[in-house]
Amino acid sequence: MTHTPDTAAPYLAGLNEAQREAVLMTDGAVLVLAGAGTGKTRVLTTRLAHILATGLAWPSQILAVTFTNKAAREMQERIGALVGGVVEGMPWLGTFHAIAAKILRRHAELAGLKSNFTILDADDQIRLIKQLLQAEGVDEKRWPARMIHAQIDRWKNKGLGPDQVPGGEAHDLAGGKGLDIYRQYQERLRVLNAVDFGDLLLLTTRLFQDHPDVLADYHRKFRYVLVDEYQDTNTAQYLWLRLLAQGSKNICCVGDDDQSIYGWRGAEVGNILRFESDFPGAKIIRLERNYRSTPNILGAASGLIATNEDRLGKTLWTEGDAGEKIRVRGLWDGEEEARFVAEKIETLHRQGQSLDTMAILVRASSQMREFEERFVTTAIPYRVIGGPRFYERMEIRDALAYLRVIQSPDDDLAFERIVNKPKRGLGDATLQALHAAARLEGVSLTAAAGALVQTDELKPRARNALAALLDDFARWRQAAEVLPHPELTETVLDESGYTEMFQMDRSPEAPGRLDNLKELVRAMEAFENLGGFLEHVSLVMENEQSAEGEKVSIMTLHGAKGLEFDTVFLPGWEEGLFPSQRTLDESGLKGLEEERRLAYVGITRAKRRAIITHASNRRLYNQWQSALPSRFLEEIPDAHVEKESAPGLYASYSTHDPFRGAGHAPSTYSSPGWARLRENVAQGRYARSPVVDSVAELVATNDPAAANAFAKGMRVFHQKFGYGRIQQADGNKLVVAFDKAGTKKVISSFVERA
DNA sequence: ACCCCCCGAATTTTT
DNA sequence: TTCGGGGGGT
Repeated sequence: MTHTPDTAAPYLAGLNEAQREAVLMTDGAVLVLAGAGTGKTRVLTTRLAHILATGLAWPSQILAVTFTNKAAREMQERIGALVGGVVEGMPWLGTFHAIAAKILRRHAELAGLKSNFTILDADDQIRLIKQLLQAEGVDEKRWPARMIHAQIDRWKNKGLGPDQVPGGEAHDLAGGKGLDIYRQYQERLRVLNAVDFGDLLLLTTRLFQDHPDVLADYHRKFRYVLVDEYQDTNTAQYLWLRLLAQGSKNICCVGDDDQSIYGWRGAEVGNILRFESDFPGAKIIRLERNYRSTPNILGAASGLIATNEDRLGKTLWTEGDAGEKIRVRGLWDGEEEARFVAEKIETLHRQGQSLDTMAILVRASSQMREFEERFVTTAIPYRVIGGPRFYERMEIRDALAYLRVIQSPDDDLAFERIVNKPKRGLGDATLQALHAAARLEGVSLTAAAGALVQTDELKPRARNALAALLDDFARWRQAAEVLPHPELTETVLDESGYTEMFQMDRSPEAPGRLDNLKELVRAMEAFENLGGFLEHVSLVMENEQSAEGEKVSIMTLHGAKGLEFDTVFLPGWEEGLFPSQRTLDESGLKGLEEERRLAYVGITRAKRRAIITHASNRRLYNQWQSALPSRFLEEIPDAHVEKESAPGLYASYSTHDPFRGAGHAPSTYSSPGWARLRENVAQGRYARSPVVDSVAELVATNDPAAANAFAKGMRVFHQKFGYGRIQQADGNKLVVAFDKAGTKKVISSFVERA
């Protein structure tokens, strides 16, 4: 199979010209700018199939990197279908992290690790950092471990080790101790023979740099490099990739700058923009023909994204019937929004549309609950995609911790996690002693425990309990030699008393936890051995969902990337929620543009129908917040939109005042929602959001809600602090001198006029 | 060592 | 509203 590329090959059939070019241009660097729905995955898989079919490379000579596990799986399947049974599988197709882990295990010693190193998840990492913060006496209230963790993660995403962090950057973190914590954290990881996600990239990159011979091996090996979702690569991944691609220089990156939505995680759109300068002579191919959506949907999405300044610019086009316009609907509150969506779904379903073809795409997972509740009461089957993850559940992590200690006795974090779960009388004091002993001897907790039970350091009770636990572990390790790992797990959960703990537990969630443990054992059966399973867990962190029966999908916009649905519901298009206020505060215009790309991703998921909703009021915690329709709605060209909203609900910046006309109001104003609002206003319970405040001047000033605004000198009442007088008012931030409680800074939504 | 209650903070997005 | 952490009581 060494003949020249046959342009009549069956797998090329049906590709358009640009797609074909992207498939056939195998030599050198190629950047494929693939708009939404332009057949990106098809091009990628066909290109791989082509390389294999023409004998340009063996499966093992192709490095194919994806961003998610899902994408990797899908690509594997589609190549299998294209090339047939010839390809057993591509050993180097996977996520950045999975491939880096594989390489790192091969050369662990060169990176100062043992090849059975553990990959810590976020939870372990945060617990470790928390310990360091405590040891350093850092105030955990001011500098929560998660915050330090996030910063370390950001550094790692940029490819920065502790010694490379620019001086000023860490200055104010953790009271000046930020960098020190980072350094200690790395040391601890090394001692624990563990790495975190960032290390997988960082350490392999350093490995390549320090050992050119190793790098040369991989250069020889990888004749072709393919990268999916290139716009989502961060600096660390970019450096890693560039090193590897320098060998063959045959690198093909596929991406879409308009769909870059992971900037908050360190993704650098710049990587896509500077592709040409990194790989001189690079070819750029644009895929602009959209096969997914109707012209109306595409027009709406294109119009919206055109507002962004920072983009390469593409002109997507599609053929066929204009299709339905995008529908925009304003609702009273989140509850009504959920009811509206549920009704629409039922209608469509009655008309014969499968629930599988419908999806609700939300900005934040907290929005999901309202829909779930509604679907439960109306008996609409649904599935939540990317919700709380199976392997992150407490009971699963506990069970895994037992297995980890069996597998690697040095895994201190795992040991610590289960040493007193279930309760064995090994509390804080014992753990302190163990830590002290371990540190003194420079050994692991398990080893320290082994030594300590030989002495009288511990109280008899604790000593016996600890000795019993160590005996258990010794026995389980022996059992692990002969027992298949699912059975081993059952034995361990049983003998440790862990299962029993939940059997005795009368709380409502206990049965579910037991089910999850059973599911864990079942999931393990698909793996060769315990080690393989644990590796899977740490890299994949997700469990296959049984997809039986048709269901509506609920997921975040981020989770929806790469998917498509006939009908897409896009709820919560309100200022503050979408675009997210927090993103705006943190990242300004850059953040806004990323939010807009997220909106673009959302709309372009729809094949035939997109329905956007926004609510005027949302309950957040226990507070009612009013909200304006998202600015994104105004950015969608009118020609592609049909506004179904009731007047007043959509009239965002108009001077129309719903309250003034209440007496002779259109029917909407007599709905229960409006009545409730009037009630709330009358009671002074109506909290106003900062967004509303900022446009307050634009709106009629005789709005009763506006009369509720706060100003210096006003008397107010606060649930906790009682009565007081406003000393200072700055937007929604007030300084109030309370009669009893003294002067406090409060948020206006927590006080009412006295 | 364990339990319970009170308090405060929190809600993006995830390999 | 829910969660987790800390403090105090047993």
